Amino acid sequence: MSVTADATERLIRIGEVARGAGVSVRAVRYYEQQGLLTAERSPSGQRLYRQEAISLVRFFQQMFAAGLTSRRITELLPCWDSGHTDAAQRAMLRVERDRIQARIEDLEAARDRLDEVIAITDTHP
Amino acid sequence: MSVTADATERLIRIGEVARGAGVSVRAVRYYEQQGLLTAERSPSGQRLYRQEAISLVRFFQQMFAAGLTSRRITELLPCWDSGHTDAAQRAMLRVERDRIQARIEDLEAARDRLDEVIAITDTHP
DNA sequence: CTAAAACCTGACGTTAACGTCAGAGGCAAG
DNA sequence: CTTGCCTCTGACGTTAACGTCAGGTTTTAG
Repeated sequence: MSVTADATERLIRIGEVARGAGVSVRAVRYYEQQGLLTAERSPSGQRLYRQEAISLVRFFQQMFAAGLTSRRITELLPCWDSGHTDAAQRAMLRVERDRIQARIEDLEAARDRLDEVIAITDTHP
Repeated sequence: MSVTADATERLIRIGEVARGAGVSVRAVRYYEQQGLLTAERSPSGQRLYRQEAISLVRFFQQMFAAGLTSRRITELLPCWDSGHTDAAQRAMLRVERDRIQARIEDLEAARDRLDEVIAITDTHP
C-alpha cells in the first residue's frame, strides 16, 4: 500500500473528488491551501488527484467534525501519510484523542440534561 | 420552586454571576443581548441578578458546548422557565437531543479512528 | 475623601471553514 | 465551431460567541 504515485493510476479532477467525498469544490481547494492535500497539475493548470484523495477528504471531514483544526490535521498527517512518526506526534495524537473523549462526555451530559427536561415536559405538559 | 422574584432574595451583580459561572462579564452581557437572560437594574443602571442566574449561565454553557445556538436556546427556554410547553417546543427538544446524539456518534467514530492510528504508530514507530 | 475596583454603553476585532461572485480559460460532444 | 460544463485565480462575505478597547459613571475599601 505505497503512497507514492503509480504511473498507471487514473487521475481525477477536482469535481470528481468533491462529489466522491460529498464536499464542495471550494472545500477541496481550501484543503490544498491549508496544506492538507497536494495535487499534480495538468499542462493547462488543472488539479489532478489520485483516487486516494477521496478517502483522504472524507477523513478530513471526520476530523473537522471532531473539532480538529486544519492546522492540527496538517501536523498529524505524517502519522499515516508515512510510517514515520516521532514521540511528539504520537503525543499530539493522544492529546487530540483525549480532547475528543472529553467532548463526548460533555455532549453526553448535555444530552442527559435534555432528556430530563423532555421527561418532565412529557409528564407535565 | 417558583421562578417569580422573591422580594427578600439577595441580588447579585454581573461580576459575581460571571465568576460564579466561570464565564466573562462580557459573555453575561451578551446573553442578555441575545434574550437568554434578563436582569433588573439598580437606580444607577447596574444589572442585578438573582442567584439562579449562575446556574442558568452554566446551563447555557453546557448547551453551547453541545452545539446549540443562543437562538435555539431562547426558543427552548420556556420548556423549563415555566411548566408550560407546547407540542412544537417538545418536538424541538427532541430534535436537539437527537442532533447531540448524532454528534456523539460522529465523535466516537473519530475517536476510534484515532485509536487505530495510535495503535499502529505505537506498534510501528 | 480618594483611589481602586467594578460597572456602563457603544463599537470594532477575531476565528475557521468555507460560500459566493467575477472574469477568464479549458475540454468533450455534436 | 460553438455550446455547455468544468476549472482556474483572486478576493470579499458569512457566522457565532464572544474579546477588546475607549471613555465615562458607580461602588467600595480604607
